[in-house]
Amino acid sequence: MARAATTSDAFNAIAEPRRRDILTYLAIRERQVGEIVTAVGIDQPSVSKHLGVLRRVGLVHVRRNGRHRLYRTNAEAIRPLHEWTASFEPYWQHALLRVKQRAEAKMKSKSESDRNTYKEKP
Amino acid sequence: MARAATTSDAFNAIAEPRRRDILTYLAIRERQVGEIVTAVGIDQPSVSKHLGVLRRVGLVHVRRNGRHRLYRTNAEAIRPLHEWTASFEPYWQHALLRVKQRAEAKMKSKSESDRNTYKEKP
DNA sequence: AAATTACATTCCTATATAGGAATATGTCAA
DNA sequence: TTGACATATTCCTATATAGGAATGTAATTT
Repeated sequence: MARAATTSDAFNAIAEPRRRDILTYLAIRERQVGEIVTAVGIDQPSVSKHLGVLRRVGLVHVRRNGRHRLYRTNAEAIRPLHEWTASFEPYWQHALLRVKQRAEAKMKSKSESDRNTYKEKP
Repeated sequence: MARAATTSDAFNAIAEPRRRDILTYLAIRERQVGEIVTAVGIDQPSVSKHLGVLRRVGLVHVRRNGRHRLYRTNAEAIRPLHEWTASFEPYWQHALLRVKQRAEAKMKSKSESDRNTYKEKP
């Protein structure tokens, strides 16, 4: 079987770097396609196609205004991705915690006299 | 041009749902391939191939132990994804705020009887 | 050494791109 | 109406899968 469609879900849609650029650009406020073209630096048909993918998975909203179309990032649709990645947060060590653990490991193997000593780099 | 390789970066690697399942399973502690096969419910060659992709982008670590290979999620490699999604956090409404806004909207149009109702999935 | 166990890799195929080029559609302006 | 402008869509092609089947490889046991 081939890879899943980019329109199957947000995870597939954001795999493409240009689409991430577009989402970042459209997060602050809505923009018309021409602005996206100059901002992201790819040609108009490509931008329209990427916008189509993003729209189909709900990552952007569109609004018509005359002959322009105003796109805006739907930040809510990024929340599930954020929550998935956040589920791994307990497993990565913050720099401070790592230092502490290293210090504690050292305490076990040596004396306890300097229990409160923090060594930045051994 | 075709789509970027799944091994090009973590964003592409996690586009595949089974790989996300594997990452979640391997986050808590290291497991041998056989355990992953039974846990995730796909056949062994597929699991090995997914593990290969995850390893190439650094999302898992491997360790050999006899005839077993012990895989473990490298949570650090998920941090960049987390940070990218977090950059959109200012643009979505926090749950508490949403509840408050919904409650206020409801107060205007209806009664206050169900103000504390919370819907987990909209 | 042979058999077994645990994984990885190769081969094959249907499918879904993503970009470029060309064209179509829709809207405003003169 | 005609033309200009803004955006979407279609057509074409090279490429990268992901799954299934079969096979290869390394370590352990008998």
